[in-house]
Amino acid sequence: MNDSLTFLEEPEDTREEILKATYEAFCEHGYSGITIQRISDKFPKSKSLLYHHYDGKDDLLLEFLEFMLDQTEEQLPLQTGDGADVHIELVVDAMFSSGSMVDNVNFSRAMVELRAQAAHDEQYREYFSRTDRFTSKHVEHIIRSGIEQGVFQNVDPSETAALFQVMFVGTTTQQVTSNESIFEDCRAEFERYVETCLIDSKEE
Amino acid sequence: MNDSLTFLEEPEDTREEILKATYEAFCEHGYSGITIQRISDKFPKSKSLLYHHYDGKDDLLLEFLEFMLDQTEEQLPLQTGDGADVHIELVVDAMFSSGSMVDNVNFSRAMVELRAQAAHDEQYREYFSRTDRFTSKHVEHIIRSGIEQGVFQNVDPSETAALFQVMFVGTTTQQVTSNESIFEDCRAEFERYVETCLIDSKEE
DNA sequence: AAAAGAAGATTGAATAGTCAGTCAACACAG
DNA sequence: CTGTGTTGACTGACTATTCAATCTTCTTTT
Repeated sequence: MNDSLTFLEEPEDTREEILKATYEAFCEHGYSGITIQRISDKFPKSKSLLYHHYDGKDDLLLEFLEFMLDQTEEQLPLQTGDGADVHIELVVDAMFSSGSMVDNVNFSRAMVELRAQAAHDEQYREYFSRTDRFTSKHVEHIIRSGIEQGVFQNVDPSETAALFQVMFVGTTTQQVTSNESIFEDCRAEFERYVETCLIDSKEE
Repeated sequence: MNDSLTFLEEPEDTREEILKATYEAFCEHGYSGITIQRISDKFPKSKSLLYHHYDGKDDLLLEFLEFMLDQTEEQLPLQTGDGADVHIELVVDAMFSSGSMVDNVNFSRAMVELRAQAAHDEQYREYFSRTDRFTSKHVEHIIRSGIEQGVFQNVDPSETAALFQVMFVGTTTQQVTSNESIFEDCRAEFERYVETCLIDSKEE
């Protein structure tokens, strides 16, 4: 199992080293098993040093969350030279490629556990709200483009983006919290939805 | 805020009293804030009594999970006298009525937090797998009926059920972990999907 | 029907362990 | 010699769990 986030292969300063260690501890123990001790086990320097670079556990975890959400946003497929229909297919790919967005399932696990905290932590909820809005708007924009380009039907971009957003969360969560591999079936049906309800099969 | 599960309004024995207290502690503190102390704060008898009725914290939480999953399964809309198209609409209702399935959002919060544990706990994952399979098969059966009745298109029941399952997880999670109220938009689009991709608009 | 007893329910106090966070001291670069 | 990064030992609060002792309820014996 590869616990390393490619982006953190070579952390540049101590703060990044600490974030990397936090990620590794997350992968191994999960949110409920995270302790300062275990984070410091994953990084070569001393435990007390964490308190020199961060105000405390809460501060560190919040910065870690911020970092993870940044990664999430960066993994969204950027505009290609091609049309919106190609672009949206990339998004669907990202949604179903090994969980969601990132090549290893560890990232998804961490995100699911972090997101669950948002149920009782207002600050976490605000962070996730921000990223959710970002991805929604991103998809919304693709759809708007597609309609203008004439490759999509005249759907409500906001509503369609909302469905995409929920599917993102749903697939990620489902994949790491259940052994049933509904995944391929779900993908097939979602592709059918995109073909039928979104793509404009023009017969000029 | 109403922390009580209707089913536990009047717990019959001490074990149920403890489960009720666990639910209340869950609502107030969330999974990561659950302690034996806080559970016992929510119930009138002594803390040590917990250990008389359960082997320990893990045992208690596992039984609590089992109880919550039972509730989840019981909230699935049963077959009505009407056709599958009416039946599936009830399922969609359940999916979008105040989170999912149960009338208060507390239940959803608890479920989301419990489910997140499944990312690192094999036993939790097995429990959720079982319930996920149950709901999937339930939806699959409705769809199969609908096809036979001629009210649904000739879709793949397994694939469609898979999408429903992921939507269930997605809506529940999204609602309690984000302030963005994507909810109504998502519902509108999902209804559109059902109308377009599932219902057979017969024009005999 | 009264005394004795068994079984389970309940309690308060005690124990052992873990956790986040602190602090005084050390290293060493400028 | 001053400031920044670093360390290991320490602490106090909190945690799960145990245990001996009591209380309650029902059963059995006389």
